[in-house]
Amino acid sequence: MSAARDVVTSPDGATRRPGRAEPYTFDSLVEVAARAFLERGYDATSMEDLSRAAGITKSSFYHHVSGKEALLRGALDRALDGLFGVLAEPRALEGPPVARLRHIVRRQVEVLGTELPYVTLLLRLRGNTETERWALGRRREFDQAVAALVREATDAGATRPDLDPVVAARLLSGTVNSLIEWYRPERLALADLVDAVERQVFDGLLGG
Amino acid sequence: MSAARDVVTSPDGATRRPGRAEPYTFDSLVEVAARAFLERGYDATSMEDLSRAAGITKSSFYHHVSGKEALLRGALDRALDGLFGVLAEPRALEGPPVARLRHIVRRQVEVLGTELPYVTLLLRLRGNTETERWALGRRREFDQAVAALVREATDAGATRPDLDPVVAARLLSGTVNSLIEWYRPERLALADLVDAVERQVFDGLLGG
DNA sequence: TCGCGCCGAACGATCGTTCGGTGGGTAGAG
DNA sequence: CTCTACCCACCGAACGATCGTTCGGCGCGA
Repeated sequence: MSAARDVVTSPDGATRRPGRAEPYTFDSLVEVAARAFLERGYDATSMEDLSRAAGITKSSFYHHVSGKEALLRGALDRALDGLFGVLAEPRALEGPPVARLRHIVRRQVEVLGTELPYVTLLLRLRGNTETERWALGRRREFDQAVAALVREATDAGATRPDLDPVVAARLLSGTVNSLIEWYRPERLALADLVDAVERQVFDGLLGG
Repeated sequence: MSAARDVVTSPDGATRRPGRAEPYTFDSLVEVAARAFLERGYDATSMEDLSRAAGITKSSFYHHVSGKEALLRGALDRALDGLFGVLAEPRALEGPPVARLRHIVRRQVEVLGTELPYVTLLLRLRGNTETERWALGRRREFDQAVAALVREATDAGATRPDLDPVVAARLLSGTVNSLIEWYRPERLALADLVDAVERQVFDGLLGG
């Protein structure tokens, strides 16, 4: 549908224009798959659907991809890389807890917006296969890192005292993650969304 | 697993004790199904899984239920009845907008807690079948009613002026709905959850 | 001539659903 | 009370459809 590179550099270093059409890289097929999974759900999307969306037959599709679960794994990798990349940023590691939390929330919203189909896939997992359980484990790591930061801010007296840090962290993550249910980049600029989420999460509907 | 009534009144009015075991009513099987859908997802749950969870064979299961989609429909009905029941309550219809919104949020959290499997099913729909699209339509009605109330509160000057009512309503619904991803009644009393959600939604992490 | 991208056809497995039959409890007639 | 006809919850087996996946071959560019 998009993102068609004109030229691809082969492993041997030479540039080429293979066959008749643009080459199907693994990543480009993961993109197609994630977009289809986003609409219909992983289980309800057949390999026939995916290959048709990619513009080739089902058997041709298998020439590029080892199987359905590999596509899922590829998409989940991309989502998790984005999220954990945020945790590794300097502003997420230095400064007072609330400032670090602010930065993580803002950047997490940005990742959700830019990697929407991939993160959506991650957040809808049910843990039915080994791959799904692995991704759920990594996602839990991320949530616990945020929860630890909320607790740190609470201990420092930076948040209101009548909030349980654990519940507060769950609600925080839930608010941010719920963006995938309705946010579409063409309807609202990502920068505006980031500001809106920060305001509402930290100061509430009524304002501070 | 539970909810086994001792006696069933037949359509003819007489009370009886059928067969050998407790009777399988449609509603009790919907409960079993919703619980299984909650764990594995609708598509990933087979009729074999459901009948085994109910303690009878697949063909016996079909003696009580017309099909898989009927189970989904039954569960979605229950979720939607609970949600729209909240909108019809007197305190949701009378008083200043913010007070009505407060009441709806509190009661919506309660419905999510008591009807957890059913509401979860509703919130995970992708719209693949006619039944799913119907339920998504009704769910949109509910969300729009809440959004209209947020706009009303904004127009009355009750919320902070720098919030877009549409985005604020989405984030509000997202926060409440995200409860299904982690809330388990045995871990946290529902009354405590209701208070925590109200505080955090209206006054934010930092407090008002 | 070789290889790679692509394709049609078919594989076994599993899906939701249907069908014919069985066994035990109930109701009604004698 | 006894006999009998019936009903209904239940079951095993199989249906067609669709799933993810595999295989052998074809055609074009290098």
